[in-house]
Amino acid sequence: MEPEDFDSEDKEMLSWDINDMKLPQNVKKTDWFQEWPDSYEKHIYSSEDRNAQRHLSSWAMRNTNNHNSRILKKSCLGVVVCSRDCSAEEGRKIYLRPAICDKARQKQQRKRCPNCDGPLKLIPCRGHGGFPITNFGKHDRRFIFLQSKGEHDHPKPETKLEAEARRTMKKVHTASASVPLKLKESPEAKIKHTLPR
DNA sequence: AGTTGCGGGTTAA
DNA sequence: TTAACCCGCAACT
Repeated sequence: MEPEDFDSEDKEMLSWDINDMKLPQNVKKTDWFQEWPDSYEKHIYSSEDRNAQRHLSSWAMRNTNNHNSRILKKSCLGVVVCSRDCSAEEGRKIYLRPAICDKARQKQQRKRCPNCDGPLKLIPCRGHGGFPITNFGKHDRRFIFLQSKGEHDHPKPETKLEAEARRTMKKVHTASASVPLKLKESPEAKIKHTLPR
């Protein structure tokens, strides 16, 4: 029940900051990838970890320029909800994943709730002194250091995979509802269009 | 069409 | 100086 009594190496594992000149090198055990880092967590991953390499997160995080090529910084985009606060089966709420790209996000906000067709609303993240949570990542020799600052003050959005699945789902739906594939124009018809008059 | 990383640039505290 | 954010580019999926 008493998890204190760290030795000096353990202390080093916990006291580093992403901005330190030298980060711990004598890491005994790397963390398993955490997809929902929150509340000022710090993690040390193996450089082999694919998810860590890509600085992935299940929060919708966008790259932000901190003018430091050694440290990658990202900030949270929050979550997209139904403005009518509708409920799906079993009272489940709609928590869509904000599109990462600015243009795609603007387009997204004009779309409708997939459940009740009401307008959507983007809830911004304000968990870091009123500003979005920021994540910092640094690849250093054999390790990848990840530090998150702030506590998310909003529900979790769909994961990347869930959002992806939703998109392709819609595609299949609209495709099957549209004109039977490839009955548009024969090559001959195309030539007729382009005949000289 | 959307994600991710990069880096120049702006703005406000 | 620091941190948030805008913008376009390019690679990749």
